[in-house]
Amino acid sequence: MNQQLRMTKQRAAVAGALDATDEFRSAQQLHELLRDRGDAVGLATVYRTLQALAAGGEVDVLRTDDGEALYRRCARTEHHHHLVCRSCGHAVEIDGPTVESWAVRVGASQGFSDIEHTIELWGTCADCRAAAAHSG
Amino acid sequence: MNQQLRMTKQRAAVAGALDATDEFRSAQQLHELLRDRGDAVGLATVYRTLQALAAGGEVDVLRTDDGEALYRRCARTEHHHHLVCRSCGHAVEIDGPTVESWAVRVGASQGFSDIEHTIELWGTCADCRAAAAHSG
DNA sequence: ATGCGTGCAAACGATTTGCAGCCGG
DNA sequence: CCGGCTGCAAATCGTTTGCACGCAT
Repeated sequence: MNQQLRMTKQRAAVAGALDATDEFRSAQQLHELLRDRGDAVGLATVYRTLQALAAGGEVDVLRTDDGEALYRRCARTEHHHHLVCRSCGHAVEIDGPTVESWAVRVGASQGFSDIEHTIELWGTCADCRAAAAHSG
Repeated sequence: MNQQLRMTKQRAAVAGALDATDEFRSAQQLHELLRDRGDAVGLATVYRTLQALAAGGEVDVLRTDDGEALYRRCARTEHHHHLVCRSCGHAVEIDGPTVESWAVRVGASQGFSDIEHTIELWGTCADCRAAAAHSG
């Protein structure tokens, strides 16, 4: 009752680009990626498609420190968090049952309800660390 | 060696507005607040001041889901997180030693280094819950 | 055929920046 | 007096939206 989306080649292209990597990418990056690849898609369409996918829980979204949105197709749909490489976007899905309960507990103890949490880990992945070592 | 900031009345106004509340506020909100209060300050100056304060660790910054930056003067300078009311911005400073170590551990186990984490809890504070109950 | 989907360009909202004048030290 | 600070408006930047046309169903 929701998947009334038409399968157009641009949607397929965006989905394909997302499926092809496990790294978080911005709408603009995906747009360029598709252009370079030959599957040019309008930037607006990329945004609209990502928006739809995100709404349907098909992709995960997170914000950079400077407010840019990054998207990634995740293996699982259930609640989880990410460990993201701040230089290449490479991400690993993680979950922390301990943290989950901690969040709820802390919230309740302060009289808050409807607790939700934003938990993302940022770091430098092994590959980028190695690359940095070589160049620097 | 860093506090080379001149004490102007606009800086005092912004700092004052921040000191007056324990709620996270956007630059625009602070700007309006000051205008209404009579201490009109240019929006650009508000941004510049907040930027300076944030850089100096004087205020904490966090981003809304839609990318807007919120500022708040916190009691402590050390690393900590927040439990923020999503409707009024009221915030409580929290820390979770367990979470801290968990973050580092998870990061390391995946080969990542320089681990940093973003952890914010969102909820509805008691006051807003009561207010909502009355109106709804 | 029908209307959802697309591209393009204009519109937007948050934040930044260039510049001429102001004022704190 | 002097250089940092301010205000204003123009400029950025990421993202959204209006509109006329195209294509999937």
